[in-house]
Amino acid sequence: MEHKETLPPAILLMGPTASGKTAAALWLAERFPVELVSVDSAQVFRDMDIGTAKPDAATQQAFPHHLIDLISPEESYSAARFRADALAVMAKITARGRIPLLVGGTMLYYKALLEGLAELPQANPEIRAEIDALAAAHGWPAVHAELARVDPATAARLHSTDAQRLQRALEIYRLAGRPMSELLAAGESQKPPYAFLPLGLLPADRSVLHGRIAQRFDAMLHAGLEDEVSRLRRKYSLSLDLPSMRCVGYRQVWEAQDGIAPRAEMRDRGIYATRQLAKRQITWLANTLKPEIFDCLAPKLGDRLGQRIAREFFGGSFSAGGFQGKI
RNA sequence: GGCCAGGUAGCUCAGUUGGUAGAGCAGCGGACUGAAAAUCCGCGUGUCGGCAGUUCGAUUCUGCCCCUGGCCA
Repeated sequence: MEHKETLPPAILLMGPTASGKTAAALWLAERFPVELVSVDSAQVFRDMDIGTAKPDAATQQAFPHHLIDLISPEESYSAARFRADALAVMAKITARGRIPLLVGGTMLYYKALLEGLAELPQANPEIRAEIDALAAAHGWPAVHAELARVDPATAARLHSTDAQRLQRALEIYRLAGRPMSELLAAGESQKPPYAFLPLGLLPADRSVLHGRIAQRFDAMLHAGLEDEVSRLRRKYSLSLDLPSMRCVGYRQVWEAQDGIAPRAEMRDRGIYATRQLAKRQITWLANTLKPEIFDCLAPKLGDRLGQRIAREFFGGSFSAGGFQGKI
């Protein structure tokens, strides 16, 4: 068992969408020897810039972000791939004598990084198509019934309408020949060799966050989100059920463009979807990840975060907007 | 000013042949292992516009009033 002091530091900056994570991360990046690692399931897509609130080119130039623009919007990413990518890039950053500052709002990715994932088979398009066909013919409750035959434990904890999880559980059984419940039980928690400092950004008042979400979605619309979706659809072969086009904002613009939902409702729907995302992220923070929470609207937030980081990793020598000392 | 149609949950509406009401959306809470910005689950007390009248009982019937929209002047 290694001692905490022997482990290299890593900072985790978690928060719901529109809580000011990026601004805080940039502030810290100006003052600490850190490199930014994105923890964001949407910013991995190339050419999806406006709707994912990706840092602009100048910002990326000044402060390189890792794990952004990794794949085409036609492709899928995953929590498992994130964990592998993050650990690889964290090792490089650490080897350079710098500190990984992970920042983003994809809470499952943080969990996967911190606790590891069981050894499960990768997603398989053919098997998924088979299960989709079964569901189309007989309904998801029939898939649930089938799962109950081969993996009663997993079937018991899944609702018969939870299409995504039912599909995954049955996929695992068909690929591995063993039930998901068994494979999960076999995997033990694998904590990576870092001294993690999990920090959370939350507004004291939810309504403040809602205000910021509306403001930011309007800004995205003004910045040309609709054009961005049009360009994506021209350049790539996309559909509404791809992970990239299920992202908040992109989905609502697409639905308006194709008349699936009234254009007049597009803005509201985008804002609602963003709020609901924020709510899910907050639930993760409160119930699972439990970082040290900082009010994202508090005065001198940067100083507070800086002091906390300095106390943890630099012997408490952060003050007046700068830090002294070495790692 | 007259006629008609409405005024029911934050919004859009349904409904009650008289026994004080329910959907969608929003909101709130929760779950979460290779799609997670995903997927799914749970939560519905609101002077049924106001005041009277009829009635054992009115959101429902009647009258008057107020408000909104449309048509006619």
